[in-house]
Amino acid sequence: MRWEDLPEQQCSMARTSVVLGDRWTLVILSDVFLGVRRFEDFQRRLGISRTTLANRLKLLEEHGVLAQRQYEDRPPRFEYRLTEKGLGLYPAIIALLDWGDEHYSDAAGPPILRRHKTCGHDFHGVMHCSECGEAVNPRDVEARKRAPDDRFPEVKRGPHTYAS
Amino acid sequence: MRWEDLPEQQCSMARTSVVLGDRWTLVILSDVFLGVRRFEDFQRRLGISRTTLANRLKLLEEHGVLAQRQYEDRPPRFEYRLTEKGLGLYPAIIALLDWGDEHYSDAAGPPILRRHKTCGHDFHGVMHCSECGEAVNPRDVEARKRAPDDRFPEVKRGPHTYAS
DNA sequence: TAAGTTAGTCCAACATATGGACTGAGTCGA
DNA sequence: TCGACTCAGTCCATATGTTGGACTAACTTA
Repeated sequence: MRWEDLPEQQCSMARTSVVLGDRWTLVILSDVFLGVRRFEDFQRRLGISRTTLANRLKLLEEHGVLAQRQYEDRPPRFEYRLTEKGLGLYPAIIALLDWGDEHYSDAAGPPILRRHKTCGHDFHGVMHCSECGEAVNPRDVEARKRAPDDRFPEVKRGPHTYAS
Repeated sequence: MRWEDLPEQQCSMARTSVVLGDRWTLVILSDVFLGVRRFEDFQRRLGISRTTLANRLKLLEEHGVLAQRQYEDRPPRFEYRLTEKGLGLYPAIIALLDWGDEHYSDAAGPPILRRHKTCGHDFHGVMHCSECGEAVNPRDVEARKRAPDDRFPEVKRGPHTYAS
């Protein structure tokens, strides 16, 4: 299967990966959530090639994750801002940053700290169930297809557990 | 900057992207969380090229996200299982799947439903603060550098808000 | 004995990412 | 009004990554 055919798949992750699944997009987005909005700032901070940056920003705009907005008349200048759809990625960004903090920080700790203004503390994200409000453990989740179709051929395997 | 230099960056997302930031890895991982473990099953379900699949699985193993484990003696056969580090990606996977479900489902709804066995309901993830337990809104989060360094040049911008 | 299963590797063709130079509209200071 | 600077890109030849298809190799099953 070619990459271009992925969005036709039923799987939500396949569709999500079309937007986020490349080497730079997640890094760009985490910068956006830090408040970076301008082409030159992304380029300077990340060291990404200008061509690739332009392509990524265009893709994110086409997918409605970012929107361009004029911040200056003369000369006309535009910045990239998160849409509501883009804001919806915050839990994913937090989860990925927390994971990176946990597994790839040096001895001094994570390079960037996030403070929850509501309670005043530095925090990390904890994923909770929308229905009962409890923290979710992967072993307590059971996935099933909405309706039978032939997109997900059955898989041979034993009892379903997540890790050894 | 070349892709190979990213892990030397301080940013946790840069380091995370080295492992997850390509076209297939997130899709492979979401399959792993559905219980898929074998080379042939990944290949059949995803239609990914065998070369790329072998490369991705090797990378995930090198980074300690998956571990190979023998499930058959003769002929010797191995399957890929999540490590504890890999299990730690579950919140991110849930968040990305929920986002895909919300924005890319067809009229009939998301293709795969997840049930929280603890409470018995289909659910989506809600990101909560580890300190106060409240749900986290991106606008309530303030990021700051741990210590001053020159890796994150200052950025010109106005008051910090996340969206228009 | 022939066909099937599983987990790969190898290869040439194609697609994407790279840095560096360049464009173009405008500002700023002397 | 001149030269230097800012910002947001585009263009291009080279380098790297992805693709499908054929192939290997060890075993099992009919």
